[in-house]
Amino acid sequence: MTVSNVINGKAVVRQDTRQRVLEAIEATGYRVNAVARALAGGRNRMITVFSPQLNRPYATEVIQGAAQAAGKLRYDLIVMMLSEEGFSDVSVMTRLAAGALLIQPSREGRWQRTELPAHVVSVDGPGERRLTVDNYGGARLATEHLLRLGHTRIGFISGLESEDRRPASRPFDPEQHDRDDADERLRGYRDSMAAAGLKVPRNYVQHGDYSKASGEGAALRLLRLAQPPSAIFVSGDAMALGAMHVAQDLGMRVPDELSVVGFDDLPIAVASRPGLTTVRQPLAQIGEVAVQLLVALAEGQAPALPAPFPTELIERESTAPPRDAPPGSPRH
Amino acid sequence: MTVSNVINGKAVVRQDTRQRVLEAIEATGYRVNAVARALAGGRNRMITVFSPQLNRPYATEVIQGAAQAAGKLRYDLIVMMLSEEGFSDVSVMTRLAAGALLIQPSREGRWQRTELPAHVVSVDGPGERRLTVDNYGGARLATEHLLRLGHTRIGFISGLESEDRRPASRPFDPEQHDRDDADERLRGYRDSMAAAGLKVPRNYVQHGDYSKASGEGAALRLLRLAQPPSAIFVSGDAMALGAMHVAQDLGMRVPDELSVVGFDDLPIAVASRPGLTTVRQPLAQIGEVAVQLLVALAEGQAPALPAPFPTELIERESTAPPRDAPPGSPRH
DNA sequence: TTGAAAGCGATACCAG
DNA sequence: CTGGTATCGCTTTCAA
Repeated sequence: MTVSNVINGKAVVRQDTRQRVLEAIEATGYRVNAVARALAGGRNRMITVFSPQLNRPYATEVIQGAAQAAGKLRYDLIVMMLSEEGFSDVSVMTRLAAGALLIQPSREGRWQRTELPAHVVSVDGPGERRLTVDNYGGARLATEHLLRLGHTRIGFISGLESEDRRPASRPFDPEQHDRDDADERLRGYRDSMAAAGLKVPRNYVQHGDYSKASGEGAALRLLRLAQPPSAIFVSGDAMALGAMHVAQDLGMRVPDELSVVGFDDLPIAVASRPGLTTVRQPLAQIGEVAVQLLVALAEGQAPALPAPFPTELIERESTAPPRDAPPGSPRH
Repeated sequence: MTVSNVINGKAVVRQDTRQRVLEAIEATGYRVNAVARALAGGRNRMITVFSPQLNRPYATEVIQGAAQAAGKLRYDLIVMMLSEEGFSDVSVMTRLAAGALLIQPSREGRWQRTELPAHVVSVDGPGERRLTVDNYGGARLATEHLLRLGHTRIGFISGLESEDRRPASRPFDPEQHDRDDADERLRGYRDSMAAAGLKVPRNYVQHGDYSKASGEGAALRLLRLAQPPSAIFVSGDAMALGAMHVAQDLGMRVPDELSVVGFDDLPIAVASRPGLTTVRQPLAQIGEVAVQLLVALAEGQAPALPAPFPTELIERESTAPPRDAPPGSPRH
């Protein structure tokens, strides 16, 4: 009826009629039934985020930003956890929501085009509308910071090994995407080293899987080298924390005997002691932008995809000049 | 039609008819539309968790456990973030899901009975079906551990101040519940001290709000006392971390000059250096049990509410005998 | 402008 | 056992 029109602000309803309807709504305490609306084909003011796990700070930071933006736009944010068995009924939220935000979807979640809502934005995942970060630039920032401090023996702990890469034929493989990020960071590191005229020994690049434990393992391999690095750039804060702890367990002092730089700027980076110098990704902002994009899309606009988000070096206490630095080497 | 019956395993459908339907389903690739089902009054295999924030480890630990249990039972877990403005349309998920799990719902979310699904279980929140933890016992565990180590000057950093307490008339006030937890821990601490024949100076009990920053403030107040404690029992890991850091910033060594015990056993407790001795709450298990309860309820059973979950002392490296301990005082 | 009528895709009641 | 029919609450189309 006309009621539908006034609620959805559609056709031009006469002023007094609209008023009358509004009063009736007020009087009866009426609330639209979103489920019925969805069934009838209407879209609701909600955004679904699909994410496999919620106990990784990376995801929750993005979600927090997304929630904030959604709140401002008066959208509801609903997150659906993808069960590992892959039997989640994605269709429900797909039908209900105006758009979907994919955060680090696992490779199990084979996203069949048809299962997703009309509008999809992904963060650290697959898809045509991806939000990315300047990984290359971030890596250069970190490496050059270490270089400037006077380090020459700089190790690198990377993410997934690119040798594991799958054929590029799979268009929707999120693992693939992870590797791209990892590769970009590795490239930034190598370029910075090369620009400084430094050679990178083969075993100065180790790999982890972004977990703290893997960072410990990789750092151990680095520190046991005959010529161990005096600084390590780690492609993830959790791994960086692991590296710091391994060094400390080995009796080394951070940053005096080993400098460590991370990547991400997760909450643990501030909370750790010493505070972790790291490359900041604007995770919350990415979440916000993702939601803004989705809402614009849902409302019929055609927003442009933003450029890769810039990264920023956050200097804390885990980096210092090398002990063997020539006197007078720059402190900053 | 009969189709509905076979899908829902309802009435006794003849074997061959059922077979025929199943084949048709297979052939057409039919999938039930959960939205339509919900509109028609049917319930879906999903559980909604309502939680205001997702970037607190407490909540995500519980959710992780819940997700695991849900996966096993082939239910989908959906988490709805309550916008701070309180305008979230809770009704959608309420209509869709078979049950709801409330995790630390903020006080803004005034839970009107009618808005929630038939079955509700809450963790660290309001409601009639609450999952609780043995806070009193946990506090005794922690305090007695410190006592056994030989400490006599033991400070306590508590959660919200109980003076702020609202009149008990409000049945659904989650803040109220928080304070109950805090009170139980305080009571455990006091009882243990009393049992050891120790008096608790008035200013040995400080309050925080569970944030790291508040833990720093409280610890600072404690350490600046004329007679500072040699050990602090902190009612939350984040605050405990703050306390440790403040002590370290003051040049004190943990645990040599100050012992710290936390509460919760969040991931940061293992990740911190020194590792934080803490009272473990089985957060993930609580999430699992909550979902199992909800599913049982949804399937018509009448499961009993479990007893308060037991807590456990996890000894790591943040506790040691006091420096001034009489020689030969028990190390354990 | 307004509103009557036809779905959307299930469930549930009730005759065959 | 089966399956026709009303219903859930909304959007949409199309007359009036």
